[in-house]
Amino acid sequence: MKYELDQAKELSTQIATAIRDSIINGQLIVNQRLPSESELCDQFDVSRPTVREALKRLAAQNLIRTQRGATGGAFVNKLSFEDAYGQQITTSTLLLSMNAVSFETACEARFALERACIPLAAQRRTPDQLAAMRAEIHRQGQPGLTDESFCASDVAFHRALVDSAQNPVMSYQLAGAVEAIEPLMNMITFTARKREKIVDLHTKIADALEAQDAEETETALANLATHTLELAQEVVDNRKPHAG
Amino acid sequence: MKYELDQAKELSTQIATAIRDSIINGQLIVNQRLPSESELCDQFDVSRPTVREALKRLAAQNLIRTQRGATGGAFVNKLSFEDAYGQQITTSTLLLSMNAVSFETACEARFALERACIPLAAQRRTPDQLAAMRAEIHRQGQPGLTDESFCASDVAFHRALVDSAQNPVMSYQLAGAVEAIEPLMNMITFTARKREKIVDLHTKIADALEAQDAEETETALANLATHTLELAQEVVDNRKPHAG
DNA sequence: CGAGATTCAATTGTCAGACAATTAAAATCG
DNA sequence: CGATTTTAATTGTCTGACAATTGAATCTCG
Repeated sequence: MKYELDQAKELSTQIATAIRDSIINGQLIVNQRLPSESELCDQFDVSRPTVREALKRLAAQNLIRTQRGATGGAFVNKLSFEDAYGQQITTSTLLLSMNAVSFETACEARFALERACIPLAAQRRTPDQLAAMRAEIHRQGQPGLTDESFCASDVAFHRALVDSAQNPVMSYQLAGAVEAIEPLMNMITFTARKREKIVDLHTKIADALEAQDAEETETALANLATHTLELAQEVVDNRKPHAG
Repeated sequence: MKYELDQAKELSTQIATAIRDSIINGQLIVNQRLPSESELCDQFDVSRPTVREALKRLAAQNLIRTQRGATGGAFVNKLSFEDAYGQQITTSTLLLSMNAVSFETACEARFALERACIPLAAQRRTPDQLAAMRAEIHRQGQPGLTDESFCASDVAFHRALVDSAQNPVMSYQLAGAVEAIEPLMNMITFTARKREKIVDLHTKIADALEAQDAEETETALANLATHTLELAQEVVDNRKPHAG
């Protein structure tokens, strides 16, 4: 294989880009072994640390995996849905926190996208997913649950809802939207009354989904969205009580 | 700052994880300068190449940027929406190609998620975005356009549609869904008649959006989804003509 | 005193060579 | 033939060095 490098950037960046392009355009296929580090040094005419920095960049994106030993080396990694979920969640979380995205904006996106799953979910939801949702609902009703655990359970509930559509691509795309909002939700204090209300709305969603009633499910989800925004509004109001 | 490292993995991985955690949990804030490589060597008790490999991992995820010179160093990067778009698209594209996701699955996810934008888009679409959509529609009607350019224009049209919702988080989440399908769409041959049909459907979407008629927009989008799946089915049928 | 030119120091980028750790295959021995 | 040992290939890490870059300090001269 022959490589043409760009210019004006760091060598390790150029090398990483060249290899990444080879993976994307199919010159390097899944599980294929890359040349050894020494061979890459010769091909690109750079030193081993430079090659290694390039490989680490690719490893950070789960594009390659490395293995030591006689038959070791760097191999093109098959990007699993699970890996992709993780990257998606990390990126989304950082994006929200670093850009000070408002709760309203994130919440609006999340519920809008989640609504997209409902027609498919109503058609395809399995007993397993319904059971998972019921379990989380039950958990959310337990007294003594910390706010953090309550939020985590909320995420799990919505994760099950999304997965009910039985479309892994959709689950992947929504992973970030569903999970990245958790840090923002954690700012809300969930009193017993508030939890009761949410559990009620969750139950309505699960019931409608079990009945395979898409329209009713969308309605219940919309109610939950409205309620969630109201809770967030309370937090904002309590933060600046001198607004009047 | 004190660091506690995990165990059993590569040092550069542990260091990258430790620094990433510091960024995520807010110990390191945007634009803050990390310790110099030498200082990191001392803190983690490793050599400079190891530290550098760790930093390259973080740079690959746009978590840090580096600058040479006297006041240079590594700085916590503010993850921009644009950077996040790019990562999202790359990951989605690789995920689809490496896992041999079917056109049906990807298409279903894309149109379902896109539908989620419609209510907001109908409310908020600006003249600029309508103009962008019209421009792409016009382009798609030009004779002599290659199939690739036609697909690229199709992506641009849908991008404008998504952006009409005026929610950057939603645009980010959908970037992957909209763009990653382009390679799959490129397998379709768009005859003049097929293009005509698509242009017609695009026009209906733009018209409905201009009229701020969410219901009509959803209908038009659903028709486009159906039509797109039919086109893909033709490709599949032509590939195995001996099926009967 | 001030402005421009120069020097300097800190930092990242790169290189060379070495050794340790790991691992599978090859060679050896009972 | 089977179990063990050796070996070779490869990645992981270290040391030390030098080049390139760049802002700041210093110096020079009007």
